[in-house]
Amino acid sequence: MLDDAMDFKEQMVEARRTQILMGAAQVFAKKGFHRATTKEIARQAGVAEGTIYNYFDNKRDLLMAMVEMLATRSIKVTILEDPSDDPKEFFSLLLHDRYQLLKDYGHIMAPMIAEIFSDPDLREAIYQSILMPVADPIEQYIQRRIDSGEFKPVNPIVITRALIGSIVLNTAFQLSGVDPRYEMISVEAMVDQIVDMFLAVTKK
Amino acid sequence: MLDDAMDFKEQMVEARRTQILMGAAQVFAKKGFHRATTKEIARQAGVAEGTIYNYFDNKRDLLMAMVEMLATRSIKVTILEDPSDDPKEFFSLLLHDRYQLLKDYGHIMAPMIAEIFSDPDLREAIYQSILMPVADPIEQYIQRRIDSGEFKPVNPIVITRALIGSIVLNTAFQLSGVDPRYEMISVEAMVDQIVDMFLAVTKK
Amino acid sequence: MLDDAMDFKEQMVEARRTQILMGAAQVFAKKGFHRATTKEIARQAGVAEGTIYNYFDNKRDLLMAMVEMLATRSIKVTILEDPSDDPKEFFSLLLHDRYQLLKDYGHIMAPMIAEIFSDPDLREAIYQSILMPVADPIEQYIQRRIDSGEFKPVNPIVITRALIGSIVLNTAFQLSGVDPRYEMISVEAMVDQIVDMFLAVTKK
Amino acid sequence: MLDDAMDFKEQMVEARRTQILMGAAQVFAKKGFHRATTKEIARQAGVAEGTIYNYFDNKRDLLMAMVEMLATRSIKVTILEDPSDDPKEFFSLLLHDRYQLLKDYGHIMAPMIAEIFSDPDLREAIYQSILMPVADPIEQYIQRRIDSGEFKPVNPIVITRALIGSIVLNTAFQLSGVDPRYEMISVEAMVDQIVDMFLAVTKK
DNA sequence: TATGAATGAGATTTCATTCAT
DNA sequence: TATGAATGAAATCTCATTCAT
Repeated sequence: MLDDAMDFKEQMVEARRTQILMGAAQVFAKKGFHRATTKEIARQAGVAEGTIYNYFDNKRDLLMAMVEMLATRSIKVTILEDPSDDPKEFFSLLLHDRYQLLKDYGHIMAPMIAEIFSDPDLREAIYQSILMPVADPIEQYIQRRIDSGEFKPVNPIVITRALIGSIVLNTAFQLSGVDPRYEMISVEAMVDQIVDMFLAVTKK
Repeated sequence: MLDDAMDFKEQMVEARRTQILMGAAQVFAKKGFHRATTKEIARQAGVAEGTIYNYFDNKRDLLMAMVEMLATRSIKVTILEDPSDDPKEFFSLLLHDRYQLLKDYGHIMAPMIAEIFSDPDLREAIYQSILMPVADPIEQYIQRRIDSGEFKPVNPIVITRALIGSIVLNTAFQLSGVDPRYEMISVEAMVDQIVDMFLAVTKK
Repeated sequence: MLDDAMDFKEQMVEARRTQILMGAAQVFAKKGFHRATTKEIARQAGVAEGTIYNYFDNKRDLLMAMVEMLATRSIKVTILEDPSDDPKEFFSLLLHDRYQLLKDYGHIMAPMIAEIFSDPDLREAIYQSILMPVADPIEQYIQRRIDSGEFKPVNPIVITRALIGSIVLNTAFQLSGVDPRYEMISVEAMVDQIVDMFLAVTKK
Repeated sequence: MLDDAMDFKEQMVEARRTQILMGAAQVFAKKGFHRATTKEIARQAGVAEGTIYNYFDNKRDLLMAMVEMLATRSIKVTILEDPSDDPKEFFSLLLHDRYQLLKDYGHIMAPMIAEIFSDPDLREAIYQSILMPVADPIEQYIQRRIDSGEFKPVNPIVITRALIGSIVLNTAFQLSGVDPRYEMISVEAMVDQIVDMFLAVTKK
């Protein structure tokens, strides 16, 4: 078979995978993993139920594939690859980016997170593919500033998790609507407040 | 019927409810809500499957009842009712207490949290029964210090969620074993680090 | 044991049986046999669930006992024992009596009739205890008039079933409300119409 | 999709529906509605249990579908659409036809009738689909003859129900074997006897 | 004898997965 | 490769019956 044909075929396969994955994401977001049926996923994706199994081994495999997909999107954070020298700018860009990611893909991530608790393999995959790629560069950024004497000698591991936990929980409230007071808090103010906190503890 | 007999019967009912609830908690923790079967819950609780339904309307009701149970345990935080004047002591006691709660009941809370995403009623119940009773007093504590000029004019809502998000995510890593470096970090050090952060941003 | 005590005890037992039977009749009437639960029957009868089983072998036994109970009530038809010489009066009294019986006990009989189709023993019991005691005297009444030359030589068996079928179906419509036109038809008119029919075919 | 393919598919679906419906009819006839299990219905129909639910929403839906099926068969009574001018012929054909229907489908109708008492929707459906299509034309036939002076001014509603009740109860005895004397009564004689009765009351 | 909590068999229904077309 | 009907295991829940008190 010619390479061109091969490529074309591979692209078709990839396109179909994505098509199914998007359908699954929609349904998982609405129903959660367990209540989502393959029938509804197939309908949402515009394929037959059996077709799903030509591209994925089983229903759980859809979840694992979604982790990969999100990982790909998530890695594109140039903020981390070429971070600003100004810590305020760095943290601010970072938190805004994470807020945006959660806003755009939070509904996709939620059902994955839900399964974390009962699926060790998925837990590991999410940790490796999604959390570590973000946390590691932040830790290193903090460590470098500590080494250069610019930052106080904080624990980068703990502080990085605190940073992520802070933005995640605040964003969750911002988006869930469970606390009406969050309607009065702009994203800017929210991010600024968290950035200030991290600068206060880190900057000398 | 005599009051004594009444009380005795009520106690029996309560004991049996708790027995079933504990069985459910075990299985939910191991399998998650959906993969946990009533058959296994019954076996774990040491009762027949049908007996579950003499005490709970349905499987989901077990989850709701667990929220109530946790709420009761959670509310007993005297730290919040009569908080220390020393902010460092206050935050430190608070975070240790939350760490302990997550350590003791995290495996019970996890499957509840997982269902949050696809069950609005449960979400509201958890917010009202578990999160608000802790968050509100903290917010008020911070607000009072701001009013008295002791704290900087931070946003108590955002800061409180940041505090909770920080301890929750760090505790999750501490307990999950997903990141081996957490074995080197003592709980003391972890809590101190987060407390320092909050003092840095709040204290003048 | 003294006879008096014996009698008293027997009366108590009989009273309790009737109490339970009445509760069962209520619930059977509302839910049908299968959807009626022993729990609800017990509540309706004002006894505990277990008590039912001290007086009846099982749930189906309640239905059989109800047949007996209705048979007792049904037999008290003096119209049949000492029938009027005037056929018009005889048929008229008879049909009014049957209408009244169906009105009073139709809701109790309905669930029994429903089970007739799948329970041969019950079918036989109802035939022997309820239908035959009424049908036989009517057949004999007709046969006697035929023999005396007062009636035409009709088939008493067929005619008797026709008579019963006529009053039963008309009463069913009269009571069920499924056909609103029956609201305009008085019971008198209905009975008269059916009586006329039987006189027309029988009387010379 | 081509029309042919469409038609073929529709036919397959219809065939499978009928196949399941027939299985259900068999089991309902033998056990009654409630004692019939989906497992046995599936076995009788030669499909898997789950397949039933691809064609019917639930078990009760099978009963409703059977009403429809019977209604279709029942309506084909040309006797009613183009009735004979001779009342004797009309009633005779009609009763023979009803006898035949009960003989052929009585076992299917019985469990439906049993549920009538506890299922108002089913009651209404049976009335509308099965009873009214037969009763209405008969009433109109009688009314027309009354208007033309050929019949006496009887009540067509009551008389029609009497007619139906008469044939139904007699047929029930004829087919059930509960009364051995019915073995001596030919269907001809039975029908003739009932026809005579209706002619006696109606014809001038 | 009365109770009612406990039982567990059994019923209905769902749905991931297979496979013939 | 795509389809979707068929499958049947498995899950939740009900409820007649038992039995210790």
